[in-house]
Amino acid sequence: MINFFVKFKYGIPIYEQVIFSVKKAIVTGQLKPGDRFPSVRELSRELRINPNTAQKVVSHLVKENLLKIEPGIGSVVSQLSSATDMQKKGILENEVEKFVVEAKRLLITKQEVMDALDRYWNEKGKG
Amino acid sequence: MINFFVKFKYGIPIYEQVIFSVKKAIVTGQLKPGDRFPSVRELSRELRINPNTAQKVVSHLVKENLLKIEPGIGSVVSQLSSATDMQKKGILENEVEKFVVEAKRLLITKQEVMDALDRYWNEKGKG
DNA sequence: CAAGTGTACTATGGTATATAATACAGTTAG
DNA sequence: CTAACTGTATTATATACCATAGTACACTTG
Repeated sequence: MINFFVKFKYGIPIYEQVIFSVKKAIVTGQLKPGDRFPSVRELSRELRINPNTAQKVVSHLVKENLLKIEPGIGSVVSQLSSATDMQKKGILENEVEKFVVEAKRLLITKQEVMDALDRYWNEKGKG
Repeated sequence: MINFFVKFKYGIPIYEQVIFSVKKAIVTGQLKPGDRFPSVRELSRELRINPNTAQKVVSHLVKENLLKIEPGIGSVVSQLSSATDMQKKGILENEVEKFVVEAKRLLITKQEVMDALDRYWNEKGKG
């Protein structure tokens, strides 16, 4: 059984969309540390994607320390670990910059952004 | 003369990086509404990119209403226009979602994000 | 008319994405 | 031990995107 959902959009690589869905599932507590993650073949079958694409998803998630492989058995959801200062600096500068520029170009106010952020943070924050 | 700067990074399409730099220049007031925008050939020469890539930049910016073409003359920076409710909904849900998921997976706190957002908004907000 | 605009087109090379079909080593249930 | 399951690697094909090069055309300005 698959315990997360993906509604594929056109124009974004499938493997990226699946990766994001998994991250979202983990962040919201839908997938918990220690949970067994679907096998490559099961992922392929259930999401109707190529086994190689499913394998790409797993290898990326392992590289990002979100999954851990138990050889011969399968993969397991890892515990979330705090970002290093470097990583924090990265996301909090690069990502915020992109975000702010896009908002300002559409004349969206800081308050609107803060509200949206606050709302979304709590809404999906049960995990 | 080129009135904005691009430091190219590997792995991100050149035309995307240039587009973002232009947006940033507009948002920060470095490029003001009514300013003449460099011609395709000048952009190509100054940034050392292919004319076709420069043309791609211009056409994208025109499509996003950030530049306006005066046929036979050149292009001019447009006035920023407020987003429609649909556009706001788009950026404030999709973009915030991506952002929050990435932050939470690195166990970055809401306060850290809010602070970074607030800091960056004011820092680059002289325009 | 000459030189500058944006734009369109063909062509080539490199890379990324998604698919298909095998194959192999390790682990586990029966 | 065997069968069935794990992750992983390989080769191959088709498509799309990205960046480059070169040429051409209609338009406007000095």
